[in-house]
Amino acid sequence: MKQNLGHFPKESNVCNCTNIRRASRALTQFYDECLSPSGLTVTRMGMLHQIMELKHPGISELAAAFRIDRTTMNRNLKALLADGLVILRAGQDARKKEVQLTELGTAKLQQAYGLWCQAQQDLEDYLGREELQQLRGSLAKLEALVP
Amino acid sequence: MKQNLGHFPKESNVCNCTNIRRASRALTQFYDECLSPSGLTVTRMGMLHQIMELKHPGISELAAAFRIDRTTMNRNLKALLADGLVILRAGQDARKKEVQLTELGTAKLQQAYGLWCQAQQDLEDYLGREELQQLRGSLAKLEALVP
DNA sequence: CAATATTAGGTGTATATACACTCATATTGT
DNA sequence: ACAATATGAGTGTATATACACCTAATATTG
Repeated sequence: MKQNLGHFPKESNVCNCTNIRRASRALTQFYDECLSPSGLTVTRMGMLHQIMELKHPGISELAAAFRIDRTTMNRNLKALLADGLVILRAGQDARKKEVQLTELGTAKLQQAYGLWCQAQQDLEDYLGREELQQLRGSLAKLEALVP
Repeated sequence: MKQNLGHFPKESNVCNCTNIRRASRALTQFYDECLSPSGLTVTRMGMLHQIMELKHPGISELAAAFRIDRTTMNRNLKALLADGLVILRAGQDARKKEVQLTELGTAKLQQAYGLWCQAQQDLEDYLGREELQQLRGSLAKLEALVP
């Protein structure tokens, strides 16, 4: 029975999950490359941007915005803390730690923003406006697969 | 100048890279959940599948198939080795280590295959055949962004 | 108001990923 | 034939990610 596997698909690119993971790695590398003059990666810039938008989010609140685990956000924040891009302040609720941008974090975000805009534009030029919109719609549906 | 950031986009879901990363996490969780009765994750099943297809690939060859770094594949293989799903054999070229499925690895792959088929079908039902094909096309283009 | 449940956060451990560097073994050019 | 270069693999370090388990503070409720 060991070699009775002839019904497995022959091509390697059939798994939708493998494909999106591969594309995700590629796009991450593309964006990181575009942002590299700022010293930020796309995950770090994304975190800084969310912190700015949400004003003084708690760690869990910030994690929810990215749909990542709370403990992942906790650890990702440590690098931003170490680099002086954010600070943590105790909220009125003594359990909560509010995340805030420092001046340096704000400056870095601003610096990265222009590069990010170009990356977004480059991607739109590459895929075409139509196809990019379609892709974004499909990605949103995939996100909804998890509660 | 510190607060001169009013031109930043207000919504959080504008970054295409953040979006694909989020979707990739979600789909990975979906597939892993589907495959969980087999004890394999989608990355592990993917590796086993590729090892089967490529016959006796070297580590770098296997990594190239996933477009991941060679050293990443090296480390991911260690878990499969530890679980007895694969073995490494020296090739004729003494530098090369050929990866082979064990009987246990083959059996696990076979067990996971049915669950994976169902996941693929569920996703197609969820997105629709048309949209899934479009998505796969776009993902392939994104992969091509890196050399 | 005391007991309990919920919420916010932190740590240990594990997987997935990449880069810089190293080592050993081919292959090749002169 | 031998030096220079290619190639295949391994390690150290770092980021990104999640789950199980823990602590502390607040909220709820009998």
